[in-house]
Amino acid sequence: MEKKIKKSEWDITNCPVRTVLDRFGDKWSILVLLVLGEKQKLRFNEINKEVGSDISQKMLTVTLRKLEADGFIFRTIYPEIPPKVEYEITDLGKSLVPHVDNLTKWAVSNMPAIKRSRERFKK
Amino acid sequence: MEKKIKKSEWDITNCPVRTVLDRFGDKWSILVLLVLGEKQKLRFNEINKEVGSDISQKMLTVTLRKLEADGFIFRTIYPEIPPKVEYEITDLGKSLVPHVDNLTKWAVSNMPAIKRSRERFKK
DNA sequence: AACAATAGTTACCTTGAAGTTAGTTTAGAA
DNA sequence: TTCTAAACTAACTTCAAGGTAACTATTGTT
Repeated sequence: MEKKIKKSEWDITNCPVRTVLDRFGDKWSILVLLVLGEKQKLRFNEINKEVGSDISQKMLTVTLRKLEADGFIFRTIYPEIPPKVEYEITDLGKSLVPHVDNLTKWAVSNMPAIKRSRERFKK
Repeated sequence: MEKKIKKSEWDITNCPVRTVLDRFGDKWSILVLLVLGEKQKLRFNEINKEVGSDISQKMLTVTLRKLEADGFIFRTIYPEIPPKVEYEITDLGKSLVPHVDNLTKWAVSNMPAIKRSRERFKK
């Protein structure tokens, strides 16, 4: 059953909405980005604490690597023992923060309405 | 306004960022919302076409139900045979669209930088 | 000798999101 | 009589995100 794609802009690989969500729709990326947006430099374990410490080491590593790959943060490795690594937000990362903040504000002021709607829907 | 974030406020059930992402971090919600934000009323199969038609019937149903439960869209069922159902965006849904648009604009203008960064990172 | 400290890595496992396929409903048309 | 329409629903399968726990490396400290 073939279906034709009417508008090429909706192609998944080109869709801008999708490209954002694919990066930030995961569980930890935005949280980590916001934490690094508030502080200047943070070490691995400091981020772990700031995020709320229910993130596993593994997922923090994975999340930081993805953010670094996309250019939102950068890593500075100090060749010491025990190891020391500092994470810092880039200008690109900073430019995204206000948008997330706006979305957060929207969420805060509209959550009551959403929750009411959900309750109504259950019945 | 306290800028410092205490650990207890990062509790997942209270975190506003998380409450947004839990709803829109999925594969189809935002796409469907934007489609309904552009057109006024659409039937099930019309949405299916607009989204790009690589969404399965099941996932479209699931997505529409979630959006309806949250109060972003509403359904009008016409008791006809064959069935006719119209979907329309609510004011709450409309109020979210500009934020998504802003994020989209950011994504469009920053994707080149992100892609360059990803290429560099691979090496 | 053993341990602590930091920033990981690796192997394994669980869970849930999403996809696939088939079936349901009812009236009218061929 | 069988087919077709639209908008689902149910049963089943697949796959990747995420979690857990153990392990790594190296040095200084007890």
